[in-house]
Amino acid sequence: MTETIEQKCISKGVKLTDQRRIIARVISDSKKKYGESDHPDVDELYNRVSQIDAKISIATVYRTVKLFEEAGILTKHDFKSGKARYELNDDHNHLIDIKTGEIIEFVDEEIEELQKKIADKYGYNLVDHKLELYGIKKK
Amino acid sequence: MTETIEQKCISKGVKLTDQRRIIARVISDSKKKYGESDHPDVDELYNRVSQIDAKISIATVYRTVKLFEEAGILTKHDFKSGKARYELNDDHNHLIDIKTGEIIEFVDEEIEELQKKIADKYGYNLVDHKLELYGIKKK
DNA sequence: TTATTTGCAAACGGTTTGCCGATTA
DNA sequence: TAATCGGCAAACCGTTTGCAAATAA
Repeated sequence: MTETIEQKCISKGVKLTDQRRIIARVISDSKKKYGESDHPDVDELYNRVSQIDAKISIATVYRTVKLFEEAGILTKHDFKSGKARYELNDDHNHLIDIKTGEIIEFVDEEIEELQKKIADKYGYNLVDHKLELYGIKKK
Repeated sequence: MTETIEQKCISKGVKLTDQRRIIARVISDSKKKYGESDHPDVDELYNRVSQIDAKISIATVYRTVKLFEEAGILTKHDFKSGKARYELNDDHNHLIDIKTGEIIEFVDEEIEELQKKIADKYGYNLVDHKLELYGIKKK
């Protein structure tokens, strides 16, 4: 397994508190408990965190995910739904079922390559990218 | 030139009012007046609309862009900036300069094809997609 | 000890909505 | 005329923030 969130915090100089450790654990456990394509929003994280320590406030959850995002630990997604959703920083794309909201993650080398090539063509170095496909399940 | 917004409204059964006509015109004129990569947010649209008719309220602008979006006339973008931005519905992608915020539009047949292929591979028909590249200008 | 963090509640900013008079088809 | 729309201001909702007490290093 790769570095834990706690290890990443230490190596990035992010101070650890009980609250942050709990939030980190909830995020790390998310995929195990809720399936591969779990992308909780802050409310949902707050619910899960509350079950471990009911005294943690939602403001702390907001502050923590922002902190983790800035430290490059989490990735924030907006999709088409109003609220921001978070997941561990990892380089993949999303295929979203517009009927059910189900999210499928995928990586495709060919697309990664093409993206770099396109940025290059316009005189840019690619530093980030976002690809979302919206689809309807075939019968 | 292709259909105007007004023509699209008529063919989609969207009732036309003075306010909507003005908003439509402002959007149509956007690229001409403000450059190829103009993606105004609602505030900015409201400013431009106000110069033509100061009595149009921002609520109407909100209602109208939403209406146009639902009619498939406009596309809403979120990028990384809090507020929603709009542009005429057209099938292209965005390359965003993370230093300056400049937006470059591009289309790439190869990427379009790949996207369809990927959706297909997971058993989906592609109905929409979003590709954003974030880059830094090369020296 | 000193800087940072947390919880609380209030503020914020973009967006939506209820009401009711005005306008469209 | 019937149905829809627009202006206003208030409500909404996700997110941020000021403050004072609590805590990490």
